[in-house]
Amino acid sequence: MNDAVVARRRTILHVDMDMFFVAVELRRNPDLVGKPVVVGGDGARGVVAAASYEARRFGVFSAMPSVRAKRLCPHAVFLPGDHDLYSRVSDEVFEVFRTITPLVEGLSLDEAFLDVTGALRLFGDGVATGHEVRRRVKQLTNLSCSVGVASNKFLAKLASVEAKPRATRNGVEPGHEVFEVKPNHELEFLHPLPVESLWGVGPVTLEKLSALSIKTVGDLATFNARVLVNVLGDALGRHLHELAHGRDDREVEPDREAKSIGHEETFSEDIKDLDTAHDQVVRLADAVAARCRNSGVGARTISLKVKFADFKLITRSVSVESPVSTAQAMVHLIEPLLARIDFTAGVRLLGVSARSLSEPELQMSLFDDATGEGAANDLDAAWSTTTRAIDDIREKFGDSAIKPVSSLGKKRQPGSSKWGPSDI
DNA sequence: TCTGGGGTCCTAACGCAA
DNA sequence: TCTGTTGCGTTAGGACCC
Repeated sequence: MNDAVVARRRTILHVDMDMFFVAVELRRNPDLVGKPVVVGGDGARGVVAAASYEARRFGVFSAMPSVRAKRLCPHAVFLPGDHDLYSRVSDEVFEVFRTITPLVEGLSLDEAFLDVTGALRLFGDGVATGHEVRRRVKQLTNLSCSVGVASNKFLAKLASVEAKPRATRNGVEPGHEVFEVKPNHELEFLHPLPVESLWGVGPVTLEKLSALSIKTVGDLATFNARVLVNVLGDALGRHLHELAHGRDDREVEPDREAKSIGHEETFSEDIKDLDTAHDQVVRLADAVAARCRNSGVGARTISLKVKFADFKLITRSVSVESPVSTAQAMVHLIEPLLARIDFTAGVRLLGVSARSLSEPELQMSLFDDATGEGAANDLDAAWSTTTRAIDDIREKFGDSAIKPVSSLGKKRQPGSSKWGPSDI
């Protein structure tokens, strides 16, 4: 018996909380129930993060500029958003998911995949399990969610869209609550859908597919795979072709670790000088570093993101050999990158992110983690301590710890050459 | 109309070293 | 010893997701 060829049929749920941010706000302020409520940035440059179904009836959707949302629905209640609260409630919800199965993979604060293949004997079939998830979430958190059921992640995700309530001009139409793409009926469900329903098809890819007269998932499935790879690139071309046939072998991964930690901010007025930018970078780096230390990781690569007044976006990054986890070290690494930026045309957004995360070799904080007091409150002091911190790193680990990698050279592992070990 | 903030993944160019 | 090939890491940018 060749067990490698026996494909295990899985039952995957995709659970999506209904208007999550808004629902959390309604839970703490029930007076708002039934009213148009919009959560998101309030300023001239803010956008909508979430809108209640009542607000959606007026054409308000997430990612829409708040200014426009206010024009469309002036009587809506606008709330600034409380990310810490949403994050805590999300933890509550995920705890409920884990009472169903340990195989829970979060996609964002408000949605997750659950591999319930092993839980079916307990709850019945996938649909029954989906209803049980909804019941427990409602009972334990007083929030509602929609559930997609299918044999793989991507179909489950599409199914949950079908399960969701919809906002129409006449009010909110309830959804299916739980919607299943039945085994052996995957292609019937999939092929009539517009191709932009597929994960990975955004505006740019849609444009390319349209040029090939590909409009539906069915069109994509019958299209020549090699041509698709030529047009879309290897990874995306193959991936979409597989999805169009309903194939998706990706496992539900419960313990995915973050690959990067970042903070960015759009300023209410464009920044036009290096000093101001530097102050903001210290503040952003302080936030990133605090989160890194809370997660017990350091970063080998620090990136600076700059969006100019004309929306042109650039990134600059630098890598070091020893992971860093302090604002001081991060700012020190960003400083030369910052010096390369031309601020005269105005900078709209700055971002700092930490990548190539691993256990830090050095835990050194000159700011108070407990209170969060740090660079933002005393930039001059922070800056002088930054320099001292770098000197400390140099003393403990040598110059190589803070040199850019490009000057370190790359070492190939012995024996990794195509021809085998180099000493043969 | 006027475009946030948090991420992931992919691609390509380039330099270095075996 | 020199040179071309190859693999890999870094850097930058782009597309996409919620």
